[in-house]
Amino acid sequence: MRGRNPFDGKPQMTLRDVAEVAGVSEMTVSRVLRQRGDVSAKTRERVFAAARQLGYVPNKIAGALASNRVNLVGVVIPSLSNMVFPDVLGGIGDILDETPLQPVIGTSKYDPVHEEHVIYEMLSWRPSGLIVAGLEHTEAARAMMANAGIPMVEVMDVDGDPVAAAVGISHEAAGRQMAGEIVRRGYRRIGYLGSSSIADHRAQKRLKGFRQGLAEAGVPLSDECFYAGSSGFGTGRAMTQEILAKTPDLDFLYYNTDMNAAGGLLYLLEKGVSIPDQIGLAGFNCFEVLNGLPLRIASMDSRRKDIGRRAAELVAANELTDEVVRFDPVFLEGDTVRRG
Amino acid sequence: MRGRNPFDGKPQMTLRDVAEVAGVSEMTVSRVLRQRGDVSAKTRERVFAAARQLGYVPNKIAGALASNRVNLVGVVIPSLSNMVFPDVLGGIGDILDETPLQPVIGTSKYDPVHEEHVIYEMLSWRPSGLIVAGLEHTEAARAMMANAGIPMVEVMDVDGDPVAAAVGISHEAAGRQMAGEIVRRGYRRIGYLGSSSIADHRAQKRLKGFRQGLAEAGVPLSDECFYAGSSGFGTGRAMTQEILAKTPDLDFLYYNTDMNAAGGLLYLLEKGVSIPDQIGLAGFNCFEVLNGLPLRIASMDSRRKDIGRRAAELVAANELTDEVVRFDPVFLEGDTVRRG
DNA sequence: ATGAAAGCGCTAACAG
DNA sequence: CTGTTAGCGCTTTCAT
Repeated sequence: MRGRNPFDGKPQMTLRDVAEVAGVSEMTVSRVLRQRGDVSAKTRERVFAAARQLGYVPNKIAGALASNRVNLVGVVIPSLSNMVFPDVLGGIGDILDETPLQPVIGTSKYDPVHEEHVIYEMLSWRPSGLIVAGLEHTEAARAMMANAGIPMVEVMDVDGDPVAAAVGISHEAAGRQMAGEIVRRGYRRIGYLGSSSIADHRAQKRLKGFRQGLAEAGVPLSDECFYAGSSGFGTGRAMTQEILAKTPDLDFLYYNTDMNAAGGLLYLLEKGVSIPDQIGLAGFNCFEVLNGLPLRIASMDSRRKDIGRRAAELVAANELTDEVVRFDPVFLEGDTVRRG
Repeated sequence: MRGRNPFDGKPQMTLRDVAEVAGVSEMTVSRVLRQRGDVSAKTRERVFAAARQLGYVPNKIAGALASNRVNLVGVVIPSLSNMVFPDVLGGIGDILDETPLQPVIGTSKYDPVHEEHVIYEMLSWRPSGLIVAGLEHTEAARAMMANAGIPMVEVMDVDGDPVAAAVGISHEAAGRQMAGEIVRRGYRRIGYLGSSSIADHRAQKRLKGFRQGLAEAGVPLSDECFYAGSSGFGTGRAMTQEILAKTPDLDFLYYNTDMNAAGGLLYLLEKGVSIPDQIGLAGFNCFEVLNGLPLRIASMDSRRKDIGRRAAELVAANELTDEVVRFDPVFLEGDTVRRG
């Protein structure tokens, strides 16, 4: 006899078993369990009773193969430890909860080749849709995405060339806008603190836009400081100390993310620096957990939840679209910049 | 003709298509693509070329049905926005990355009934194993878990009655140990600040153990403060203000999590309270992101990564075990308690 | 080293 | 309202 489960334990229960106990055909059991087609109340009851009694759990693999329908939506993000991604997932979940669709999460670890494998694995389960963070993928990944024949949405970024649909913000525009807000408030000796990883495409685009914005205003970017590793209070603190040691006369620090900005804020407050007069600060993302710092950090809402929701809606609509939905990031003044 | 995908677009590509292009049997293609059995180098090359040329992606649904093997491991956690769970997932991923197994994440939203549905959904895909956070589940969920016939591991908690295997810490012991550390350092007017949710079983168990530990030392718990909603700096700040308004002479505050403790710490520092002399603080979890606060919060490492790794190892071993692995939480003194 | 036949558990389609 | 038949795309088994 063939092995039925990894341990060759009891063979798995089938519709047939339920059908026998209930005294009906497999087809009738199938109809009852899926609430499809008309079944008399009496038979329905008997079937339910039999299924419950046996502890029957349907085999979705067989069902999916027969019906060619899989109620899964693949979601590929770089990581779960950076809070931005769970926020997007939250938005996706909000929408999919109203449908029979279920998200299945995969992580790329910021590695395009690994991402390609994850996408391949997901597609091999024939999901009903795929949502992938970012616009930068390997050629092979793009080819798979283009040919999958399912709704395909790239999220969080619209600066680039989507394979099909995209939902996100323009990070270049976000950087440019932030430059404008800072210059308008009279800051002129401006430093940028961010990730050295070229794999962090969105942060790189913000920096690019930020530089453009400053250039347009005729203000140079006075200094930069980069870190390898992960963002956090410690990282923000260390970078802040470093950049001010190098260039003590900076009057503004623009961080790639609120987490680092928070570390910088705490450091500067300890040093007795007057914020926002002596030095102004801004971050990115508008992390809610940080409400409760001594000062609210000036930041820009990256619309993560909205993006997740809209992407899920596109997938749930179940149409092959190449629509590009662009959200506008929202500047939050907070307490760490001079009043505008 | 039957619909082949949700849009009745191009029919899905099959092994047969690759076989035709390569001029061999389906069986040979299958063997090449799975690297199973002996195939001549020449045919292998031709098959690979054909598969690449066609952009063939195997159908895991059909493969799983035929082979009765599914390389997925279900992981059910309450939420992704609380950082403790991504940490466990990280540990799981570390181990599964060395195997053909892939984690599939589901969230219960702290709702046992929802959790039951998620477990049911997962089991219906016939995964190779299941990892579920916590020991508290509905009767139906426990029954499903007991009968699934696959490696089953409950994680993060060992205070209770596991369905099968369990990997975690004793939160009661953690609470008791913390009580000991606090009393030993001379604090006597102690307050607890935590979640009002009875669904947060692990925090409740820590509180229970904390009370026991204090009682054993003959010290009463002087006051408590509970919040609904999510933890964060704002929540910690508000609770701290509230409990000290009620009971101003407290000399120690024990928080359910570091996130809240951090909010409390910042609030007290602003008020000019002398820490750890006038008031001591402790949290739980040892969140790394918080390194970089003005003071390191006394805390207890909940061994999240170790737990994830060990749980994944049990699943990867592919044996039906009911082993209970108990990790010891580790007290971290930090800067917010008097030196021991 | 390769192929042919059978069937995994379920559902679509049709028959009654 | 219920049952029968065929077959989803792949892998197992057995044959050559």
